[in-house]
This record gives sequence, C-alpha cells and structure tokens, in this order.
Amino acid sequence: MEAKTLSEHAYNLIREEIVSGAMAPGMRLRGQILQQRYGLSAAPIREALARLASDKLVKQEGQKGFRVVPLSLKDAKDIGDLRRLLEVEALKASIAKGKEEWEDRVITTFHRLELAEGAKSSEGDYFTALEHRNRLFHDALVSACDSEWLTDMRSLVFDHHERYRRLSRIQTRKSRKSIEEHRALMNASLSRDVDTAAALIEVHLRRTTDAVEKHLSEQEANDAASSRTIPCES
Amino acid sequence: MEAKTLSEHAYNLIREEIVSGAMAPGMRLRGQILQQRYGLSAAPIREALARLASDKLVKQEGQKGFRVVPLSLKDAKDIGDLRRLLEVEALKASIAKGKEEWEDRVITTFHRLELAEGAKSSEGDYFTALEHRNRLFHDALVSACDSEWLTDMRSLVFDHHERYRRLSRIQTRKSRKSIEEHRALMNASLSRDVDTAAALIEVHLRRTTDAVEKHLSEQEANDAASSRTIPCES
DNA sequence: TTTTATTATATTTTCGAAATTATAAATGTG
DNA sequence: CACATTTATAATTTCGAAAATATAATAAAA
Repeated sequence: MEAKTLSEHAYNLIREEIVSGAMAPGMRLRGQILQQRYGLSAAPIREALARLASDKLVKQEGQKGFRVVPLSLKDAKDIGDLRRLLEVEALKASIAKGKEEWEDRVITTFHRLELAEGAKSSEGDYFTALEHRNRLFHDALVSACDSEWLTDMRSLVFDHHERYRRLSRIQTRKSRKSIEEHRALMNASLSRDVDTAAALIEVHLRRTTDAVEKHLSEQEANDAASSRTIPCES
Repeated sequence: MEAKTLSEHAYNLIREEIVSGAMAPGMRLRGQILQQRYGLSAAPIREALARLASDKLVKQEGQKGFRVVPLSLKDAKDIGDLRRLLEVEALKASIAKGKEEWEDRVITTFHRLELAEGAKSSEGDYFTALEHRNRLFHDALVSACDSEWLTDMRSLVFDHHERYRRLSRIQTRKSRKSIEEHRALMNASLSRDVDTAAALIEVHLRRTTDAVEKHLSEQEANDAASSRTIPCES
C-alpha cells in the first residue's frame, strides 16, 4: 500500500478522489491545480493521469488535457453486466478454494457490515463507512480466488461500479434489506453451495445495478429537459 | 489510430513491440535506450510506460525502473480462462446484435484468414501475418457487441494471450486444423446459433490455451534444470 | 450584425538538467 | 579469505522552464 514513488503516490490519491466522487464526473483535471494541491511537479502528476487513463477513470482528449470520465446510463449498464460476470466467476473460484482463513475473513467482514447497516443513517459519513465495509465484505468473499487476473479486473470494475453506486445510495437509503441478502450470500458461500451463492450474488448485483440505472435514467431525463434552456459546461 | 501526442505515439510503439514479442518478456526497459530509440525525451516515454503498467504489460519495481512482464505458466492459465470467459460473452452479444455489415465483416476476415492459413509456411513473417489475420477474424466475430467495456477488456486480455500464443506457434505449426474450427465458428455465428457458436469458441480457445500451457510447462521444466547450473539474469 | 482574421492569454506537452536512489567497485577490517 | 563499509558510478525519478497547442479576446471585413 505504501507508494515507493511520487507518481505512485499521486496515482493513489487522485484515484481515491475520483472513485469516492470527491472529483466529480466530467471535471477537468488541470495540471497546475493538481500540482499545487499535492505539492508536486508536472511529471509525476501526468504519469498518474496516464495510468488512470488506462484504468478508464480519466480520459485524455488530444492535447486538451485530462478530465474525469463522465457517468452515463450506457456505461452503468455495461459496467453492471461486466461486474456480474466477473464477480460470479470469482466467487465460484473462491468458494472452491477457500480455507479456514477465508471463512474467518468472510464472517468478520460480514459482522462489521451488519453493524454499520444497523447504525442510524444520520451520522456524518455513514454512507462512506457503509460503502467501505460493503467493499471489504465482497472482497473477502472472492479473496480465495487465486487468479490474480480475475481479481484485478474485478477490482477495477468494482471501482467503476462504486462511482455509480454512490450516486443512487444517497436517494435509496437502505430501502432494500441488503443485510439479509448479504447474510444469505455468506451462508451459501460458507456451506460451499456454489450454485446458490452464484444465484444470490447475481440477484444482489442486479438489484444494485437496477437502482443505479433507474436513478440515472431519471437524472438523464431531467438533464435533457433542463439543458434545453441552460446549456452548461462543467 | 493516429497519435495526437508523443506520449500516445510512444505508447503505441512500445505496446506493439511488447505484444509482438520484439521486446522479450522480462526485459528491462531502460529509459535512455528507449529515448534514443524513439528520439524522445524522458517524459513521454515514462508516460507511455505508466500506461502500459496499468495494462499489465510492463511492471514497475519500486525505483528500479520498468521491465516487460515475464511469462509464467500460472498467468498463461489465468489469462486463458479469462479470455474464454470474456470472448464467449462478447460473441453471444455480438451474434444477438449483428447486422448485415457484421456478417460481411466476418465473411471477409474469414476468407483472408483462410488464404493465409493455406499459404506455405516457409515465408518470411508468415506467423506474424497469420496472427494478424487471426486477430482480425476474431475481432470481427465480436465486433457487434455493443458493450465498450466488454470489448476493451477482451481486447486487453487478447493482447496478453497473443504474447503467449506466439511462443507456442513457432513449435506447433498448424498441427491442428484451425481452418475448419474457424469455419465452423463462422457458420454457427452467421446462422445465429448462439449455443453452438459459444461451445465452438470455448473449445477453440481451450485448445490454443492447452498448447500454450503444454509448451510453457515443458520450457519451465527445462529452465528449472538449466538454472541449477547457470543462474542467469536477463 | 455576423463572420472571419489576428492578437493575446492560458494550458498542455515536452525537454534538458538536477536530485534522488540503486548498483558496482574499491577499500578496510575481523 | 570472507564480510561489512565506504566510495564511485550509473540509473531512475523529479523538477523548472521552454516549446507547442488550444482558448479567449480583440479587431477587421463582408
């Protein structure tokens, strides 16, 4: 986790800000501003942005600089589909290979997630904490998958999916009983019931994706209506 | 395809050299050498390498510079599995959405591949040409898949898979009747027989992967034997 | 007034060199 | 002779500024 180089450090920082939503979708990433924000020179910043471009988190447009990749309904669907495909596969592999250590990790992270979901939703960065623990639980589930390629790719798609999820979370606050979904998922996984677990995660992911898509299509409708009067350039 | 920036240009050039095998797996990528090779300064070279690092084609080791990611039996398996997963999915989507233009493209690229496979294998860069046309055919098959995410991920994994494929191609020269496999794949796809096409590509990819793995495990056995006497640092 | 050129400004991109870090060689010590 | 320490060398990484490019503002022409 420690950054051996300034480029790497910048990469981690900017990445986190993009995934968390602190840097808004579509936002321009001006070199000078980033440089003084992190107290760095042009080179490491640009290297970080170059890597983020390969991660599809930023987009470089000719010689017009970089910007955070915008959100779109189309991408929400494609990312949702891809995440389901990868996560199901990773979960199957993980269940097949998981040892005691894996079981412990699943149980622990579920417990923490349960606590967070039970807490009152008024607290400060409640959603951030929830999102974090949600990620830790899902990471734990697939952590016994021994294909680095599958896990890395899943992780990348997860990050993108999170950008979308944060959007709809603010509105649909714990409307659905995700605690029970998570528990069922854990139980099926620990009892090595691959088919049930796969079916459960499939449904679980499809639900979150549906919520995102619903929220985004409504928003796009609004945007289309308002942009007829106020053409805006972020 | 045109590079708007020197970084992008360098990225394309180095990428091609790595995927084609011109830059050997494990090889160190010294800045100065790359700079004078392409007539560029440090900045664009490093940006290119940073992007290639996110593509998993090069690895940055602390402050010891970059090197081409080495080949390994483990990665060959993982990449093979992942390619199958993605390509099957992309093919299904493509068959479902493909229009006349897609059919034309599939037929055309198959024809060119057929010609190349029929040619005598003694010619200069016969394998390079074959590899190229093989790629164009497979690209055509999945070209109607409208998920940019799925196609991009597939394309990345395809590149990695190619690195491995080139290795075994030199030995197993057209031992298997890949022309017929490709023809069957085309026919099933064009007649919109999703299940058959999926099964065929599954088998087709598994065969190439098996050949790669076989070749690599033999090589690893040899390496292990010889490295006992001559510890070598590339 | 609208459109097209021209100038000025701001940003990105690239370079060449300095600073940092690793590698190799050389020197000294147990 | 082996082993740790120091010195020298080479490489990567980072900086600060120049070059190239785009954006905005101004002026000229239709």
